[in-house]
Amino acid sequence: MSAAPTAVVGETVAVTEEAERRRPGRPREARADEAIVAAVLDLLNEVGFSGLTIDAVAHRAGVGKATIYRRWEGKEQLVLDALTAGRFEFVEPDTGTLRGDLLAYYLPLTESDAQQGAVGLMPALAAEAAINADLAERLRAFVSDRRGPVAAILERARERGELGDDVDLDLTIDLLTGPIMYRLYFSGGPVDPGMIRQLVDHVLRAVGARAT
Amino acid sequence: MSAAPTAVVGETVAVTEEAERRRPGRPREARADEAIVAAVLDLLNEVGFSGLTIDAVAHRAGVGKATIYRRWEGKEQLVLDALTAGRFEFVEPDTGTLRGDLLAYYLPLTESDAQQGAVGLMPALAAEAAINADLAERLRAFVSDRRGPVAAILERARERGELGDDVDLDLTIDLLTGPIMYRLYFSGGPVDPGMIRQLVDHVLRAVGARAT
Amino acid sequence: MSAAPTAVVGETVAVTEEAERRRPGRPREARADEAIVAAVLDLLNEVGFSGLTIDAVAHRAGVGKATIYRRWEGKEQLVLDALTAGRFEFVEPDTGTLRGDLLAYYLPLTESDAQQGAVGLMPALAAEAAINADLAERLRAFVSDRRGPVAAILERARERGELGDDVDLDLTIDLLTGPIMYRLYFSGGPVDPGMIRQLVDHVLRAVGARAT
Amino acid sequence: MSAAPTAVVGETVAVTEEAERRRPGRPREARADEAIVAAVLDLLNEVGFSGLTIDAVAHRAGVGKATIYRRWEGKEQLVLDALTAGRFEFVEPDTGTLRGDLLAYYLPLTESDAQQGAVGLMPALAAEAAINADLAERLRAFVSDRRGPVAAILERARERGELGDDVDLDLTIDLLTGPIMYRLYFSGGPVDPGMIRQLVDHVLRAVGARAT
DNA sequence: AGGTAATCGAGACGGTACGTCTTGTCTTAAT
DNA sequence: ATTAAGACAAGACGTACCGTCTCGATTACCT
Repeated sequence: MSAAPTAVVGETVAVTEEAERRRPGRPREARADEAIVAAVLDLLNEVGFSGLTIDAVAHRAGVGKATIYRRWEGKEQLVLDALTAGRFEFVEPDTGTLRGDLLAYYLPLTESDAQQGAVGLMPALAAEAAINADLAERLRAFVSDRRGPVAAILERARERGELGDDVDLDLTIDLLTGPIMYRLYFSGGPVDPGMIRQLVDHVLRAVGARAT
Repeated sequence: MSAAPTAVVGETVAVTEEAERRRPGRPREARADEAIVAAVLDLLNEVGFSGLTIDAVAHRAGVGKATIYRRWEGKEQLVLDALTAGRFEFVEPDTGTLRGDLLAYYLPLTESDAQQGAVGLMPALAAEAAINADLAERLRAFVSDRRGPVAAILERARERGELGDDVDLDLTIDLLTGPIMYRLYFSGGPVDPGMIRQLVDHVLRAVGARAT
Repeated sequence: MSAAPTAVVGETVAVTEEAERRRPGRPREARADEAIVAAVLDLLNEVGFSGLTIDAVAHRAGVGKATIYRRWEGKEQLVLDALTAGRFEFVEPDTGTLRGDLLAYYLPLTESDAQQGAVGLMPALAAEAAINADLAERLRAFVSDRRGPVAAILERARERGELGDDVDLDLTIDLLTGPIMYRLYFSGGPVDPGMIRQLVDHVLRAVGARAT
Repeated sequence: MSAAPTAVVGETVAVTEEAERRRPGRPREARADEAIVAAVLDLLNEVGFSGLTIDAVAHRAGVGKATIYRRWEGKEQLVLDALTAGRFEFVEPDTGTLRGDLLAYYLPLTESDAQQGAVGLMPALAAEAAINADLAERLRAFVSDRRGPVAAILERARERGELGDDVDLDLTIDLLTGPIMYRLYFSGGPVDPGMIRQLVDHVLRAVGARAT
């Protein structure tokens, strides 16, 4: 997924091979994007998603409101792009065993810091995605992005022979990620190291993983 | 969880044994509750959660805004109660086998009608719950309510000997429900009969279920 | 002309004889009118007509913007009403002679204070009146209001026999007022005691006034 | 008054005799002036003065906004110049008598076409002039321009002996023009042939004109 | 029967964010 | 240096909702 701002109406993606003919007029200020995204991330920490206003973002970024609306369609798109742009790099653990990798990947989620921001954010984005097809697609892409590391872990395991060729990797990811999100966002159930370990062990048994 | 309106501040739940001493003054109009809840459900279908306004509900229900605020604390509580009040009864299937029961319970979720309303609603409620402790608790209760039938299914299976005593029922429910919600709300992955069947089979293997 | 706020849509003037049935709902706050009008007059002095914003009026009056828009249609109507409501009482001089009365009435206009506010205001209102029939009528009424004292002066003169019955009073007023406004607003010509005296003498001669 | 665009700051009017040293760089497009002025006159008819925006003028004229701002200081100056540039030539009637000349000059004003544009325009300019000294001067010049024909009429009358040497020509013009403008812009009183005739006769008597 | 008191529908209230608009300046590449 | 195009910061616009408050009228219980 690209970190580039949402293309707005008429911004034809005519970036065809050849020339990519410069559009006439003053080009968009590249630094404005950065300033806006930085302001969004700042404000998300300070007032949360629902307390974030476009006026505040504009002021904090030293930017006119129109500059924001020229680049994004609304708060949700903006936040999603800010998150995408500012994403911390995911570690792709490599401990040598499938179980070790999965634990290394999921255990950090039990720290409250990690849960903090996401809990308020993801549901808000999902809610908006329900009535905004474009955002829905962007949200899917964002989520899909985060599936990458787990997919890599599983593929390495398959190469090592820990997983059979018949195992549905997508479903396996959902078996791991689904219960965690469900607890975080909806049921409020605990997401602690014990739960993660139990979860991983269940899933390993479900997919018939065999230690090498 | 009670379908009764949220008790508002100071409205002590002093409905203690004795007499339930009638409060002085004109009693609350019972029909207003129904009219309001009906209006909410109507409007949710028409404009969705985020498009729903208290003004519109009041007007549609032929009721003053104050009457709504006297009974509920805000949009989310109101919607949650409306959903609770208007909930269709869940069937608790009893096919004789754990696998049969689970499929009978989850397969209906693959019909688009069932997914329709929830997709926009649950994330919106979860988003609000993130900044409203009271609503969070109500949401948990609402969600927990829906876990009931599955819990009953699992307990019957345990009594039949299909499930060992050591199986964590809560985690089992999350293993089933989590991936479905995750796909519906976040990843946009398919939730169809094939996926449900695969999911149930995986979970049965994970918890070491044995057919009787 | 009434100092009452402009009637807005649907505010049927059904103040028929009988009962003047109270409209349902919370009545409009009478003090808000006063506070808003006072704020407008304050701000007109401080920033002038074109510098006046509805936000500033609302803030100064301690009132929401909607409260202003509920009562007036826009800046011009509001200012016109504020002027009307806050009008200082015109003296109706009575010196015993037509010439004395006219000088007593018009000479104060040469003081710069008197010219201050009007110069920016009247043309702005006239400009808006050109594209707003409702405002045009209100402006005419406002202007007509100010013709009153001169009309009274002329009528007294006629009773005394200083003016013939055939004199067109309206045109006479215009002969006096027109040149003054023309200089103030358009030509920038001087409006000083000498000019006023010359003007009055010319007009007296034009209408064939004879001292008694 | 010149129809040339307002000289902008620093753009010294050094177009002295001698050489008019060509300035470096691309010369200003002469046709732009015409296109802009034409666009302004078009738009004034379509949306009126207050509805006219610089963006619209630029787009209609096929010109960049900067090109307008390089030549004029703002909306009012631009409009004033557009009017000046497009002014129809005033006839300077010469009927042989003062009364005949004045009627010939003023009677055309009673046609609604003549009143159309000016009614919305002049007050708007006057309003702006109240807070813009430069525009005020330009407005005075514009108005003064229109006084020219009347001044010429009066001077010819004086040469013929119809007017005494002691008559204040400026005040006489104001006595004629003032009441007309006052009615057009503020009081909304009638400006028809009867009114004009009455006005002229009154003024002639006021200044003691004698037929030759 | 009269008094007391909380309710009712209606809608105005102060606040605040929205997304649009206009202004006058600035920045491109091209002329 | 000027051009057309259009992005820029600033900030007012008028609308929409929020949750509260204020009306007169209503509806019950309690003297």
